[in-house]
Amino acid sequence: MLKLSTKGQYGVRAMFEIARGYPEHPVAIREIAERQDVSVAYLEQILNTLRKAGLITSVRGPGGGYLLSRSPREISIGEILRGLDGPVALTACQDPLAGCVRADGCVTSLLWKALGEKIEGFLDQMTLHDLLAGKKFGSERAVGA
Amino acid sequence: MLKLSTKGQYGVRAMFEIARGYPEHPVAIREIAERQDVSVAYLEQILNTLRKAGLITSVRGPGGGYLLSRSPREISIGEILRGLDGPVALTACQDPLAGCVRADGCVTSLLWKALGEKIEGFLDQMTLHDLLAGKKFGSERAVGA
DNA sequence: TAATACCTTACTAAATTTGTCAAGTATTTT
DNA sequence: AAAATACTTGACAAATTTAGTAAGGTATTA
Repeated sequence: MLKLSTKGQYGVRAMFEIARGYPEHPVAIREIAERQDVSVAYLEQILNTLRKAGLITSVRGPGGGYLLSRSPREISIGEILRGLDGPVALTACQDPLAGCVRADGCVTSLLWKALGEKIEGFLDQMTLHDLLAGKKFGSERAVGA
Repeated sequence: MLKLSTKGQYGVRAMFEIARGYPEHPVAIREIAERQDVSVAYLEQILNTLRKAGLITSVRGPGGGYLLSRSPREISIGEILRGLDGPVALTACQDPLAGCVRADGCVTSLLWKALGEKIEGFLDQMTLHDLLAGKKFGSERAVGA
């Protein structure tokens, strides 16, 4: 239940590698591929998306690679995942695109909305800096509502 | 990102309808299907799973239907979803079944673990009673870590 | 000018989801 | 008894999504 796509997972790990070169040293795609054990072809697709989302910039030619657009403290995990997989949308009703068709289905609507916001809130507070610092993420049980 | 299966969604809504008949009145599958606009055939599959999970019991014959095994306060949304879609498993590494193969992939391991626990904590605290009562679920942003 | 490295689009195989279908079995009312 | 109601089970299949691969192109620098 509630699986995270490999694309999203690889994306975060790739950003972690790029963050290690911040602020000056471009990280080559091949280096990321080797360190994180992901194919170059798949990474190209992922990094291209992240570049279009404005999270990284690229440097071409020999010695080139990818650079973070902003400091690691200013890039959240939520941004990375949203850039690759779109916003958290637990149900069709919560999807920003489609509107909720069912009126009485809304017994659960508020529940899913609350959960979605909880998740996004968590992801938006976690940054690449936290990952680099090896932060111990609190795993205390959330106090619901 | 992070979609909830329709099976899980329908399951919660079906349980909501069954909860309305608690503790005495069995709710027929056809009634649930009409009220929640889900096919009888698909509901049969879902309710059968929930019955095997011990959340509901069935009464056969005319006037029969489904009954909650426990009171609405004692059945959490988390139990329902786990019964239908298995536990929250954001990544393969978090899956109780497979072990984590990658050692250095664990830069993100703790992050996903913390998020998964946050989600489960939320779902386990929400009960059918909360749904019946039309509880206003707190949608305050979570304070990370 | 050759090597390095990013850029883009198209395609496809595998897995998962979302159901349908058909043929039961059990229970109660008439 | 028998007919109606309603749950039970397992097989199957269409549709969608995921998870990649492949191939060719463009930009930059030593």
